[in-house]
Order: sequence, then structure tokens, then C-alpha cells
Amino acid sequence: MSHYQVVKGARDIFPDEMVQWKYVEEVVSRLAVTYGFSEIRTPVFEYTELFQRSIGASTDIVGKEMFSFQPDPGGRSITLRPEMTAGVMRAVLQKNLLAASPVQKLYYISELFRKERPQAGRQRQFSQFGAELLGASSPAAVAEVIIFMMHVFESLGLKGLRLRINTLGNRDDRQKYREALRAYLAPSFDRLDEASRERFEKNPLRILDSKNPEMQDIVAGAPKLRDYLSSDAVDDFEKVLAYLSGRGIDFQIDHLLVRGLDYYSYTAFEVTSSELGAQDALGGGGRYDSLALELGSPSEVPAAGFAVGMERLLIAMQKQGLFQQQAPEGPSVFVVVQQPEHFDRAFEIAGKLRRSGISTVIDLARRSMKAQLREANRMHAASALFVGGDELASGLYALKNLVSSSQETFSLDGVVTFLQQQTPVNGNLR
RNA sequence: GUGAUUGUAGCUCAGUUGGUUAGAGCGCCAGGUUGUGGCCCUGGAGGUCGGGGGUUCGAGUCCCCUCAUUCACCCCA
Repeated sequence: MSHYQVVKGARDIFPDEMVQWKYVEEVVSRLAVTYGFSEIRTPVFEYTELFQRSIGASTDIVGKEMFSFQPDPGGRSITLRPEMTAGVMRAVLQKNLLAASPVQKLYYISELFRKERPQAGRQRQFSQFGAELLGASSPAAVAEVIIFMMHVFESLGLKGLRLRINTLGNRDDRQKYREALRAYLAPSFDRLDEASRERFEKNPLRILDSKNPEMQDIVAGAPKLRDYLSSDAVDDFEKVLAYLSGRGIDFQIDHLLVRGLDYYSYTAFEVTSSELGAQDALGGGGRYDSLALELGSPSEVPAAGFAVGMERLLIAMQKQGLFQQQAPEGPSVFVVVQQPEHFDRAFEIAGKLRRSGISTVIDLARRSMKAQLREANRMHAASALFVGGDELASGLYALKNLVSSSQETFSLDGVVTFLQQQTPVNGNLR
């Protein structure tokens, strides 16, 4: 066992699993294009203030889960991004992309970092794919984002998902409601748990979605946000729901759904999977019109987006056996060296095959023939090309199909021609 | 940050109330088959028993510390 091991909360992805990642990433990218989203990549770190400003200084993420450090003595603190939205918004505002084109549709597949205690479906380094739709305030914008997300799940074949959705109203609605909620909770303040007491001042809405059963009892009789919504917010929400229904998407309205990032307004949503343990949120998002303003934009930028946890998605898919077809692809041919003294000639032949676009493996460890063929089986090579004294003398090579065990003899050019015909168009030839 | 859980071969795991040289299956390597894989047979390599300290004539086994793992709280994707 090595003296060194992966950092707590991080993990290696080996080739067997990598195949699954590639598959999911391809589906995401393909559908993103279908919905008109373009890919963006932003740096893994940003100035710390960006996250304090956007996610909210009172949130747990900013309060205790960020990897922050100071690269230059006395310089500004920077932070490994704990989420993507802030960085994307920062990039769009900095480049003034909305001036070039007022609606921006961007997607990403990126790594995030949060200093939490690792657990099933929760790591310190993790990946999300997500999308941000900036510059459009219509309910259709939020709906499109949700539909895109659900379409990805559908294409991947995921079952057992639950989409919960709520509207948080506009800023005024929430302000009025916040006051009402505080007034209701104030007499019960002594019964609140520690976290809820803290939220009482900073963000009382978050008390609503506490998992603590005692909090839930207290909250049960609280005034409802829906009674404080402006007609504007109600209309917007109903329109969003209508779009979802129109697309045949099942959802549950959950008036207690609040979500932990401060920048949400109007629609907020979350998807959970029954396949995951305690960390069952597969994805979530919502509308965040005020974020641009927080980041110094002169005006509000209507915006909606979502993020999905890649690791959780993979876990759910693995549990549902959705990766049966994603076996690692083997090489077209394994060059078997019959006597060690012929290795150099065989190596040249392998090179020729590779220049012809044929994926080729040759045993570099100079093992026995039996071992070479075992290796060829192990990596699912399609065929074996035998190279020995007889072949080099005659120029005729035996090519064995490792699946059917049939064997044919070709000249070297004949081998190339034959294998090129065998190679699938979208397979090993790239 | 809190509470539990588990650390023995590459992997999955045995290992009795503390008692010789720590085992099995799978995998790996080689041979049986001197130029043809999968099945079978035979053999081999591979272990600081997570690490440190203690108790003991003797510790994989008991005690303490520590590191790591996993799960849950919390939070979130």
C-alpha cells in the first residue's frame, strides 16, 4: 500500500468508471446543444468576495464550507468555487456579453469544492453540470431550464425522481412575509434550535425547510408564503407550472421549499432521487434576478439556472443498472509477438497499423504468447495479429478474430485494409 | 463541527477464550501445450495484520492514542 493516499473527500476515477462519465457528459452536451445552450468554463477559483456577495454571507457554504486562501502576502483572498452560478454571472458581466446579445444561454460541467464532512453522495471535490439562462424574464425561461434538466434525466433513463417546486415571490413579497414569519416565530423563539435561532435574524425563511421534526411542528402553524405573494408572482408561477404540465413533467408544489442560496427569487425547484441516501438532492435551481445587481450590475438581469450533482447522478444510474452498454472499448488488434527476437519488427508493424488509424496494442512487457493472448482478452481486443519468424519471412500474417476464433491470412497491406473495413465509423477511428 | 462504524494480500473476506511459520476465493505471473486466448490442472509471487505506544513469557486478537474509511446529523448537487 502506498504511503500516500487521496485527499479526504476527493476520489480517483479509473478507466472503468470514466466510460460512464464520458457517456453522461456526452448526453448532457448533446441535449445542451438541442436546447441552444453553449458551453462555458470559468476558473476554479474566484475572489472570495464574489461568493460572499452572491451566495450570501449568512449561508453555511460561505460561513464554513469554503476553501479560501491568500496566494500573495497581504493580497486578496481567493476561494475554490463552491458553486458555478456566481462565476458564470461574473464572467458574463465582466465581458458585458448581454450587450452583445441580450439573452445568454450557457451550460457547464465543472468541479466544485466544499469543505464538508464526506458522506455518501457528498465529497469535498465534486462535479456538477448545469445551465444558466440570462436576460429573459418570461416564465418560459425558467420552464425551459427545468425541462432541459428533466430531459437529461429522461434520456439517461433515470426513474424514481421527484421534482418539487415553489415560488418565493419577488423581493417585496418576501420582505413582507419575512416580517410576518418573524412575528409568528418570536413567541416560540425559546423552542427554536440553535441553527434556527441564527436564521431568525438573517434568513428566517430557511427555518421553513428545516429537517428537525420539532422545527417542522413549530413551522406547521406558520403563515404561508403563498398568502403574501403578489398577483404578479402568482401569475408567473402558474405559467411556469403550465409549461411543465404541457411538457408532461410531473411535479409537486412544496410551499416549504426554500433552498440554501440567498440569491433565489420567484421559482425555486429541487429534484430528489430515491436511490440516494441522506444526500438525496440530485439537482436544483431557480430564478435569481437580483444576483447581477448584487455583483454590481447597474440593473437587474433576469436569470434562471440549475445544477445537478454528477457523482449523485452516477450513483443513481449505477443503482438502476443504466450502464450495461458502457463497456470499455477494446483495441481493434493486439499484435502477438511469437518470439522475443522479433519484437522490434512487430513494433514497426504496430506503428504502421496505428498510422493507418487502427487502434493497436502490443505487449511491452515481452510476456509469453499465452500471456499476450490473455491480455488481449482482458482488454477486449477484437483480433490478434501473430508476428513470428514464418510471417516475417513470407510476408503473410495470421489475423485471428478473438470473438469467433476464426483466422485468416493476409499480407500486411491486406491486414490494414481488412481492419479498416472492420472498424466502426464512430468507434476507434477518431 | 457532532455521533457512530470499519481498517488483515491487488479485490472480497476468514482468523476460536491471546499461543508455532497469518489463511481462502477471485485476480496476477509461470508451467502443463517447445507458434494460438477463454475451460481445466499444477506451481509461484504478493502482507510493516492502518500507524504508534502499552499489558503479557507471547498480541492480528486486550488497553490507550493516532490516522484513515464508511454512514448519519448538519448542509447541499
